[in-house]
Amino acid sequence: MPGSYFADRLAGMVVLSENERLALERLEERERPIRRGMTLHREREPTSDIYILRRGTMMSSVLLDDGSRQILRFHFPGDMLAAAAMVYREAPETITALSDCLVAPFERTAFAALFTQQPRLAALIMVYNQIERASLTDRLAALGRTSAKARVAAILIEMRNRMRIGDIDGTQSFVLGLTQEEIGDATGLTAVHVNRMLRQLEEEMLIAREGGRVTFLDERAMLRTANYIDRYAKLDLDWLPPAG
Amino acid sequence: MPGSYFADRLAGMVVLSENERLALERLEERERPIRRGMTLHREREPTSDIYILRRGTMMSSVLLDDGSRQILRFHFPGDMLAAAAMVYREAPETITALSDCLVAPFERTAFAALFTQQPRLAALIMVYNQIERASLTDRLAALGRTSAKARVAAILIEMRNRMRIGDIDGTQSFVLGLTQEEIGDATGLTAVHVNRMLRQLEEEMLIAREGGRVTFLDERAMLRTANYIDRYAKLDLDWLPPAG
DNA sequence: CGAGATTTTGAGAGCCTTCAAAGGCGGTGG
DNA sequence: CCACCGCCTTTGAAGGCTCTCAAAATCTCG
Repeated sequence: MPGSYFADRLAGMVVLSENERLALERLEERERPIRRGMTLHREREPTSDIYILRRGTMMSSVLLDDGSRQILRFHFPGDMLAAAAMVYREAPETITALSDCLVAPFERTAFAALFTQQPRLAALIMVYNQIERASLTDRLAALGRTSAKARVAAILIEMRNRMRIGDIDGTQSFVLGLTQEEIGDATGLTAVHVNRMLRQLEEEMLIAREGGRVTFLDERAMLRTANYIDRYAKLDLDWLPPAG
Repeated sequence: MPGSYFADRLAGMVVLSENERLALERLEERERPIRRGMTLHREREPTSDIYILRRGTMMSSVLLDDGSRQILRFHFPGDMLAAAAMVYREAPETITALSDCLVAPFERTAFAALFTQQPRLAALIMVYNQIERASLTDRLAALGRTSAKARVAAILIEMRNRMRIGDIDGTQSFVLGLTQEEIGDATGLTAVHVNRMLRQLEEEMLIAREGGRVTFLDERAMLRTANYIDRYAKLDLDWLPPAG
């Protein structure tokens, strides 16, 4: 499989040089399929590779002592997975496939080469990390300070926005691909209450549902109830070093 | 003020070369005092510099539409502040001094130089970001899935651990330096309920309080109720490029 | 078509919030 | 040095948001 999904992602931020693109393609030389429901690795297991997600959706989560689960984030094509392997001997989170997926694994030593040979790419990866960090803090604020309805609405918006990257046909309808239990584990709610919140959003005519498909009927109202901020907007990358 | 507080922080992870230390010292050439209660910058204001905290404690927070506040994290000497300025045109969070502080501001273009001239330092900064990310996900799981008592205990542990860096005299007593309102904004609780949880921890003989001073009476039990994980442990940095 | 997973719905309980007010502490100005 | 003031802490009572438990209905997949 030629090309680099991660390069396509970074290309949304800056124009990549040919050398940079080649360096990124080397990261994605190998490829590995992951079936739906399978895990890339489990919490506390020894870390190994870092991955670029090429197809499908995945999630990372942690298990707490009482058996409850917190979903930390969802992953989409072009995302870097298990970046914590560059730091920790044991994985801090479990990564699971929500659909049949394709990932490109590479060794973390590949990073060392990137840092010495392609400084701008290294900087771009740091930029990418900062965006991810901002998303995490948004989720943190949502869990700490917003209602159940707002959190469920926020998940719906996030999934919609991230799934339609590439599709500019601002369709308001999409297949969620999450069980209500999973929405609950992402929002800190029970599946039962997620169900009630979805129903409420439906009764208020903010969304419509049929099967696993969700349609936004009133996007403005959804954004308002979810307190949503687009962290992929208003970037400012003038300071980056020159391309290598 | 010679020296680099950030270098001291990174030195906890690897042995820095002389050149690396000098490069980091250049980041901290300037110095600026911040009085208690003052802000470094506010949410949505244009970003400017990035900072290294040299003395005091600060916090970053966001305000929600309904006026409630979520504290995202606390900052201690050696921490890098406002790193989001390397990405965003507008600050995603407000940074406020909890005590009288000293910060060292530098321009984000300084990063470009670091990436091209000191690749290993750039990699170390990324390592530092990953550790911060892991802490954030721990907080996320705590807010989503743990009880009020566990969250309050977790904050106490975090503050104690981060304040005693450098002091190896495993003292179990420390000055918290937070109001119960602030603990509430960090844990997603009301100040009233924080008070009740502190009282409960006290009644169960896990902690003692006098004035602003907190003493851990049963550290084991505290760690257990808080579900605490030390994210500064079990690092694995063999892959880093050679020192410049 | 059958079995297991998922969704839906109801009833009751509990954790945490809201509202209210009193007490304590530090800091400031006279 | 003392009095006053504002902020912080503490406590009580009541209410609500979300959870737990339970069971039926629906869907998905083999």
